[in-house]
Amino acid sequence: MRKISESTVRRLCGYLRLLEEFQRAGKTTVSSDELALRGHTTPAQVRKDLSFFGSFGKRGLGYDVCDLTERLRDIMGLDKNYRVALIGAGKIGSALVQYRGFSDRGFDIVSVYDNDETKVGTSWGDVAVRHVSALESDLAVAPIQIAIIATPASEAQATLDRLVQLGIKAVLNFAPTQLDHPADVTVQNVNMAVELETLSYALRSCG
Amino acid sequence: MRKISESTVRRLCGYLRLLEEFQRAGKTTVSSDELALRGHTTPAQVRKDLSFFGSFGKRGLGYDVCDLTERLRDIMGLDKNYRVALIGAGKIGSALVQYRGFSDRGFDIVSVYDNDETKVGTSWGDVAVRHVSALESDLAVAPIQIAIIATPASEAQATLDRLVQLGIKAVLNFAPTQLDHPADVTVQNVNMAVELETLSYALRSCG
DNA sequence: TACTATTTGTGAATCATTTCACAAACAGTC
DNA sequence: GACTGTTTGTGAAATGATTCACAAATAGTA
Ligand SMILES: NC(=O)c1ccc[n+]([C@@H]2O[C@H](COP(=O)([O-])OP(=O)(O)OC[C@H]3O[C@@H](n4cnc5c(N)ncnc54)[C@H](O)[C@@H]3O)[C@@H](O)[C@H]2O)c1
Ligand SMILES: NC(=O)c1ccc[n+]([C@@H]2O[C@H](COP(=O)([O-])OP(=O)(O)OC[C@H]3O[C@@H](n4cnc5c(N)ncnc54)[C@H](O)[C@@H]3O)[C@@H](O)[C@H]2O)c1
Repeated sequence: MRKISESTVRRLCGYLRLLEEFQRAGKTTVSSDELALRGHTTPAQVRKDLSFFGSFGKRGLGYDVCDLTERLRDIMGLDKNYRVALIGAGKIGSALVQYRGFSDRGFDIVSVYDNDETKVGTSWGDVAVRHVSALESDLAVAPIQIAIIATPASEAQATLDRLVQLGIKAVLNFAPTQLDHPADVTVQNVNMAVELETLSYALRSCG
Repeated sequence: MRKISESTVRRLCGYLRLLEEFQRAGKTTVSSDELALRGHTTPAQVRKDLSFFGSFGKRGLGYDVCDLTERLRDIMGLDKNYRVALIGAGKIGSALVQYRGFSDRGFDIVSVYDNDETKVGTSWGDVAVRHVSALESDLAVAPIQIAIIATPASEAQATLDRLVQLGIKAVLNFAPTQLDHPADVTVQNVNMAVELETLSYALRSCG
């Protein structure tokens, strides 16, 4: 299939969120116009984004909310649950494991790793922190699909290398550093410093 | 000045980070090739990005590390410090206030607000949590330039509206929802759910 | 000074994404 | 069933971003 741009994929997430909202509100159909308005984009963009995957609407009517929700979930691979491991039981890791929003969407943090002996064994929500040296043997028994790197930046590359070695293909990285990795591994960065600096750039003109 | 694309601005942040690394490593000059290699881009892209703002290099030699660092800081508006307010003293807010990475870069979280009476008055690092109703009067006395929204999604739009009313022009939003705002206000979203869903999409093919 | 080896800065060319515009499809109504 | 008012799906056009390719600039060397 044709390569889909990252911006399209990100917009699809947005449509899905809106559809869930519409569903909760009891709406049964929705038009590209409505999705565009609420999603900060244009009707043509909405239709083009969807058209890469098929034609899900009815001309003159719009899209069936439930049907399109299902289709999008399917397209995005959100019809299944993912087992996620968190590496780095620090401040940000703590917020992440306690957050219900991820498991609500099918991303279950099933294990937490750290290299600090004083943290190993302590209970974090449902799971006990394990020593990062157990990573290899643990994953052999109970595989995961996604890893979250929440270690200090200095440890991030080595951590990623280990994860790659273990065959992990999807990583969410919180360390503020650009990591090297093979092309078949997807690394998504959450870089809050960049977001703040983008704000700084935007404020230039405001005095 | 010509409109600079967001991707260019984000890459500039990356160059800046690399330059600081090079500086720590004692390097005095750097070429677009080196920046490209470490920054996961191309030499032509690096030069084009910089060329929007001027010509900072020396042909045959490359860029002076210190000079280019300074220029980029200036371009990005990072030569000054920013006063930042955090709205929502929850799990993610806790990680953010404790994080030194922001103040290191000139973003100082100078106040924390919540609407939960049991949290108001408790000490969070240097600052005491204040009731969100004090926002207006506080900012009249000690203005801030950037606000971080870390409230539940249901409260995010109303919170943003208040901030806009107060004249805030730059907001970092952690709530997983698309917020409406005037064109002269910049809102950067940190949406981890979208990043995870992008990973899910990438994993489609991997079985 | 002349020659070499680099590396920048930038128009032009290519590639990607967004927007436009309209025929085709459909529900509702008379 | 014909007519009306919508709204989709999609090529074509426009816009935007990246890559190419090369002249111009510079340091070093002899
Ligand atoms: N806290 C924030 O708000 C915030 C914001 C933006 C970015 N970040 C980034 O997120 C990362 C984590 O930040 P934090 O504030 O949670 O830091 P932290 O110091 O609180 O936590 C890091 C944890 O990683 C553990 N660790 C160190 N090396 C390890 C290794 N090799 N394997 C496994 N665990 C290891 C440490 O023991 C510690 O528990 C950092 O890269 C930081 O720059 C944090
Ligand atoms: N925790 C995470 O890892 C995480 C990850 C991704 C996104 N988020 C998002 O970040 C936001 C905060 O998440 P959290 O986990 O910290 O939640 P939380 O419930 O721990 O914290 C939210 C805080 O906001 C306060 N609050 C509620 N209404 C308020 C208002 N009107 N004004 C000021 N404060 C108000 C609450 O009292 C609470 O202290 C949410 O929108 C969440 O979806 C969190």
